[in-house]
Amino acid sequence: MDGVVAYIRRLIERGEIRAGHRLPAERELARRIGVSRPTVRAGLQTLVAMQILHARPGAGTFVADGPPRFGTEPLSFLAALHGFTRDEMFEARRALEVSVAGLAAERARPEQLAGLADEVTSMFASLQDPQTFLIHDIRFHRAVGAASGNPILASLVEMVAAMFYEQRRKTAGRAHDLTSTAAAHRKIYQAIRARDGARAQAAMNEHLLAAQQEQASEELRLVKIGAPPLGTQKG
Amino acid sequence: MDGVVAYIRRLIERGEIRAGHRLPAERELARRIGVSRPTVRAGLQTLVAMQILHARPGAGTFVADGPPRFGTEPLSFLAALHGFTRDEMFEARRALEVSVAGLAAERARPEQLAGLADEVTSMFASLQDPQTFLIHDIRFHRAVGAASGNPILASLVEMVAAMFYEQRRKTAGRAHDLTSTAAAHRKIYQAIRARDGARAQAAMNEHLLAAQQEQASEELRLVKIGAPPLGTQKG
DNA sequence: ATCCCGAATTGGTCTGACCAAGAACTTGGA
DNA sequence: TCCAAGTTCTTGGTCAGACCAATTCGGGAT
Repeated sequence: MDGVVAYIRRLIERGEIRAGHRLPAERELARRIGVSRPTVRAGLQTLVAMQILHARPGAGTFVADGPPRFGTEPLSFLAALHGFTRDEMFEARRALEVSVAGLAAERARPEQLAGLADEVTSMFASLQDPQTFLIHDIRFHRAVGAASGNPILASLVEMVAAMFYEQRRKTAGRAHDLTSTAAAHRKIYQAIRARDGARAQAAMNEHLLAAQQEQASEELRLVKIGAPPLGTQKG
Repeated sequence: MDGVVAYIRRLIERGEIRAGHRLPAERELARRIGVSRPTVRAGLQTLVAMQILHARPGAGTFVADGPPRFGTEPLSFLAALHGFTRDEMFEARRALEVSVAGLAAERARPEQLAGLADEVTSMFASLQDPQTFLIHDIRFHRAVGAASGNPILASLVEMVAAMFYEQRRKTAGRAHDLTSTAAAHRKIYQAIRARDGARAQAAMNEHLLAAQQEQASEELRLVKIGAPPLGTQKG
């Protein structure tokens, strides 16, 4: 089965298969590699789990295209397993995204700036809808990651953001003060647009600290009215 | 198949299965969930690919124990796919590990400090053996990640370090100046031991910058003598 | 009590088959 | 001639049953 993964990897490394391309059918791969189809499927499955490949029934199996991104599930599974704390999540985000914001300020291309602006606008437009707001919130952070110009960092941000989103989606109730959150994002955007790395870093740091504190008080309030916090405490 | 993943996830989230535990046999799971064994295997395979589970033939399938860690392959696969640059790798490491070093300085426990010291010692002891040196180099950085006390950051460092190791292992020839590299690590260790977060960050930053520059010149030399650089250039 | 061997359990692989979703080709009508 | 609808083929997803190799564990011999 490892042979299957190695075979696919060779195809990719040799450039015979590039991003977006379709790879041979499972039956064909089985014939070429000299193993059975279940074994081929096992190998492909691990690659699909990593989101290196994605399979479409009836169409074929394709190499992931677009910006590089990992599977988002691994982190959220680890979160379920080890019970990542809310504070740990924010700390990780700060460690990562503050630097990323600085890089984004240096390198963001015009269309990426426009994308950031769009997300900020959408946030202001969905102040009354916490779920929609959350989606644009996450997308803004992913966009900052992409604007950093570093695909590795973009992938890491993507990963952490996805985990965060999954955790948050359950508890994002009628949050208050979405206005100030939106304003914080605009501040980050403006700093990036102004090519001011230091200010972008500071704004990102402040935003994440504020969000952390806000969620802490929100959780406290939920506890007061009897609702148990959802899976963010240490096991 | 997604149902299988969801089922396992519920087991974990409910605490019925904890880290290190063995989960029911595939045939038993198939019976409980109401699908066939191949389907169960497909689900487990995705979890194994994420290194959430690991299977031992004849023994059973177990939930990963020890410190949380992701699959290391995804990143290296992405590296093969998108051709991450050496500079991008170092930039990502700087963004991540500088902050991590600062946290480690604040929180490293005594046994973690001892572990760091051991790795530094091993590095000095293997100045004549680049491959062994590299192993301890990576282990030092992973140890710093663990010492940060944040499992998420530790996992991210683990991931990036693994990718870096895989890339480096192929080209780590008769590197020069391993002495100064070892010294740089000792400097980081000493700063962490002294609980000086700012100094730890600075030392880590300097080390990564120096290593980046050294590898750049090393690659240049390899090109001069006719050896092509190995898979670190943009595709 | 200790050691060794065999039976039972378990993950890994194989064969062969069927189903549903796309894709591609054919065919009919305009 | 051109387009649209329907059929056929390909492809991934699932299922069934079987065998193998590694591991575990219990029973029997020493």
